[in-house]
Amino acid sequence: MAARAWEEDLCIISADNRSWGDSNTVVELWCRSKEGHSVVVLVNGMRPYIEISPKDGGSAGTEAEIQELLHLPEIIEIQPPVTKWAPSGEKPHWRIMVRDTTVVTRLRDKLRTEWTVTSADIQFQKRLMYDLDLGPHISARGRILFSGVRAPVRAKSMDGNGEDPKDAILAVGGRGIYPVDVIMEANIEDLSPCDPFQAPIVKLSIDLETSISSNRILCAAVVVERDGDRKEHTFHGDEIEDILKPVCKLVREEDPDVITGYNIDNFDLPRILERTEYLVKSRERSDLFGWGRVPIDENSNRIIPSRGQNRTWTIAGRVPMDAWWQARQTLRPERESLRFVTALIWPDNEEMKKLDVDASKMDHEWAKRPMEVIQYCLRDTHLPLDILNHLQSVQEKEALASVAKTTFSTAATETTSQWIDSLVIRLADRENVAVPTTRRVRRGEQIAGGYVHEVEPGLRSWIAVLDFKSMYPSIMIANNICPTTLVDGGEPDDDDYVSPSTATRYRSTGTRRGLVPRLLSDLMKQRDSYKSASARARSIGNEQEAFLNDKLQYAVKILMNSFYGVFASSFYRFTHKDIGASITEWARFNIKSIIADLGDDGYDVVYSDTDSIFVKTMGVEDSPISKPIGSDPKLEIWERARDNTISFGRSLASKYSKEGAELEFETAMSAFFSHGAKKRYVGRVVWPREEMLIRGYEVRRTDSFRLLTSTMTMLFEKILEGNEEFAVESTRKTIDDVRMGRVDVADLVISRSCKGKIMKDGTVDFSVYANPDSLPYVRAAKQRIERGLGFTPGMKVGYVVTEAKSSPMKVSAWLTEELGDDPPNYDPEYYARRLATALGRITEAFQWSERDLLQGSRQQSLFDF
DNA sequence: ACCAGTTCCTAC
DNA sequence: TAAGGTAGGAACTGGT
Repeated sequence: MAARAWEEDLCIISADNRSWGDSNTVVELWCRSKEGHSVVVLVNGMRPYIEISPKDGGSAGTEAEIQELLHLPEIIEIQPPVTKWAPSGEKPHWRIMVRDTTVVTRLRDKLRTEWTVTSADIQFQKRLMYDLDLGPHISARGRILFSGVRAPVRAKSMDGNGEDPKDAILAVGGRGIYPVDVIMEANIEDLSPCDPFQAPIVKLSIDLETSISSNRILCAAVVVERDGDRKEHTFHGDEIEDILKPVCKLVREEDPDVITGYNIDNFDLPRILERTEYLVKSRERSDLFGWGRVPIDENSNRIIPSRGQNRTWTIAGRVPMDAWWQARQTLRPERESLRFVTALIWPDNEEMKKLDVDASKMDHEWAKRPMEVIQYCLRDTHLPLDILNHLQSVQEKEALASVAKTTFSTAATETTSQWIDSLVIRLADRENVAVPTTRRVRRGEQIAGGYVHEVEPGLRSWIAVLDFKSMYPSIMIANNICPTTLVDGGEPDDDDYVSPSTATRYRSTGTRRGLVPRLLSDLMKQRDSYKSASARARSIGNEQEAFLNDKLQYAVKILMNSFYGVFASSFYRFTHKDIGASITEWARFNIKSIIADLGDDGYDVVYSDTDSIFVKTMGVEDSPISKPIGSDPKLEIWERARDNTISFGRSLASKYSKEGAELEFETAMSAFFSHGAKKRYVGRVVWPREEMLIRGYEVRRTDSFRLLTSTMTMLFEKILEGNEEFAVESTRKTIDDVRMGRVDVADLVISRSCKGKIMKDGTVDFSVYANPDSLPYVRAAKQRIERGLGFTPGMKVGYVVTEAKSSPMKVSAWLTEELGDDPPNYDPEYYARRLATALGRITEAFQWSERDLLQGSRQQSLFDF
């Protein structure tokens, strides 16, 4: 056969495995090459396996028992035992080579009765990446079996020696002609990791307009973004022939890696599936919704996207990235309509916000002016791409994939425990540590968390804020915390690390270096090196390199911070209940001892939460907290106070930092205010930059309303300037305005997330709630549904309180943005009271009570605190 | 007026 | 099934 070897750098978008022939399993890697074409690599050469070891009350692991197992039809071969560490001690582990992946689950359950079964629940495509130590970015060498439309010329020219490509593909376990540019075959030796790069990932965005009366798809728009260029497509007419079929053909031809849209997970994709199932018989469905990156003549259901119980859809070889979900996660908008999010990101762009079609009367609009509807649909197809680009979602997921060494798909759609698995399992394998299966235990007692210090109400001046650098990871490294070092019932050793109160023990680093501490300290070093690479690249003007390294360092940070949570969870494969509990125990011990020491030295610890301490600087009480302007001689006093606070902060940081518990000076504040509730404070930061820092208060909450947020922000600004009188006066005036009906209702919209389950018939079941109808946002959600607007479980629902006297209160869903409805009449007393309550908590510190704010008069003088 | 129970959202 | 954690504030309902 003619050599058609080819080598290229690829980014693995998604991976799967497939059993073929008598007892083979091929891994399919769907990739985007550095050069821009899409590639499927079919990898053979590995066999699925699980491992077994002797079990108390079960098999002892005799030669006879092992020989006996070879009679099982699922087992092809048993490798000689390897001694591996397990919680119950070092034991021989036999690797059982399995016929193919389809029999693993049954075999595992069969063997479990007599053996301890390990490494037995790892998807085969993940196993390939672990065993070959691959991340998403790989160099692949292989034989080209097929090259299609967008394939590079050199590959094309190497093609065509007369061999039928389809036969060649089937002969190595492939499904047929995949709808990609290049299909190649590789063996495991042909794959190797390469340096991270940014792949030219292709995105496709889709939006449908549908009939409210019949569920029919009226029109669709698709926009494909490749190398920053966009191609637009619109569809209308016969649902099958003019919309679904051509859209499906387009998806296969354009061959995107990422499928996006606004709320596609909950609207467009389910609707396409529903219409496809309604319109045609099952054998014809792949022509309508065969979006999977597998051959169209494929007999399996993988070609049709599906969604099990998951949030996201499975589209073979591609990655769904809903712009709604990305925006929600990163921006935390108060409301989640496309209109609202667009206005949030591009406040000045009127063109993007234009509401020219009434979506609640879609049938009417479609009948009257279909061309406008199509244009509206097309614009809403561009926006998700704009949003993803703005949020840099794709680049961040690719960076996360790179540091966690997973596929792009795992980084984008799977969960923290999968990312941690990817790092921990490959190290465990290298170190001969047995990998247990995911635990199926019920959650036990909750572990204790961080320590939160009481905060006195009032305004304090000149505060140094310190916090522990990567607190939980540092504690895990310093105390060698790992399931492999935990002394669970074993003999104590003088070198053990012992947790402060429950005396949980971990072996010393010298005795046994834990896997987790090693991974974490490697990640810390890796982050530092990405950070310096980013700075270096920026200094020589290489923005692209700087951007990539910045994304990578940020991904490392996310990954490091995920370790504690995963190891403290009840179900993770490597979890032991003492691990999470002892980490927080050390954390509480460290912070409390510093607070105690500071107290002994006469310092005033104003506040502390988990890993932070707020300490009052002594000797600068008389300095102004508001920065004097211009040539004011007091400016010098202010600057001296600031500098004193900075040097005080630095001295505390160095005094209390120790190995494995590094305390950093974070910020200097000229003023700190709290009304006396934990997790709620405001600071006037003067170093390293000047800004107001608000935590916890309604200002930060997405279920507040705009008027409360803006009034409270003003109140804080004035208080921190020392101008309480003005603050209270204008607060009082705002409350008065609300009472008199003088405010814009849009500023009174309250918005909360609402759960629910979409039923088969399309109705929404709210019975997750104990008493759904007593919840205002459930009633608002029902109003939305009534008006024909979409409802997505978990979405934020906006409403205005129209009458609070009755219980439960009466509310009106906020439909002005989406439908252009007239705003409802609000209940002035309710809003006046809510403002007074929230703002009164704050002004109370200055002797202005809630009642004073409502009544607009006050008994005492302002400056008697 | 106060309480318990439910729910959401935030700080770490 | 699929699955990072705890601490904490506040609003509201539906009772007494």
